[in-house]
Amino acid sequence: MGKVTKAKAPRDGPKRPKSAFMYFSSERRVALREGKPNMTITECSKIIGGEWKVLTDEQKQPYAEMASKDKERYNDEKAA
DNA sequence: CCCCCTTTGAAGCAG
DNA sequence: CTGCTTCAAAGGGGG
Repeated sequence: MGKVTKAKAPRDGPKRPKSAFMYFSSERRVALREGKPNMTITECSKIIGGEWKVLTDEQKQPYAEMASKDKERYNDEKAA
């Protein structure tokens, strides 16, 4: 289950838009590091995922807006 | 210096 | 539209 043979596309060009979770992850990741400096990213992702589940739409709202802004940013990069 | 591990969301291709 | 696949962040750990 889960992991399948990823063929993996070549990493190049304008990076795809980050989702709301990516912004949330960055903030929580830093916050978790403050409390647990020995916490690895893989563990942080599990913790963050659990915290994301308890967020209300209102709390996700600012992250959703940032994701929308990145979508516009990406749309411009692609068009350029 | 690149890949893996991990999370969710979304891009984007395939049908 | 539906469904599957790949990348985005990111940092230790592995190679």
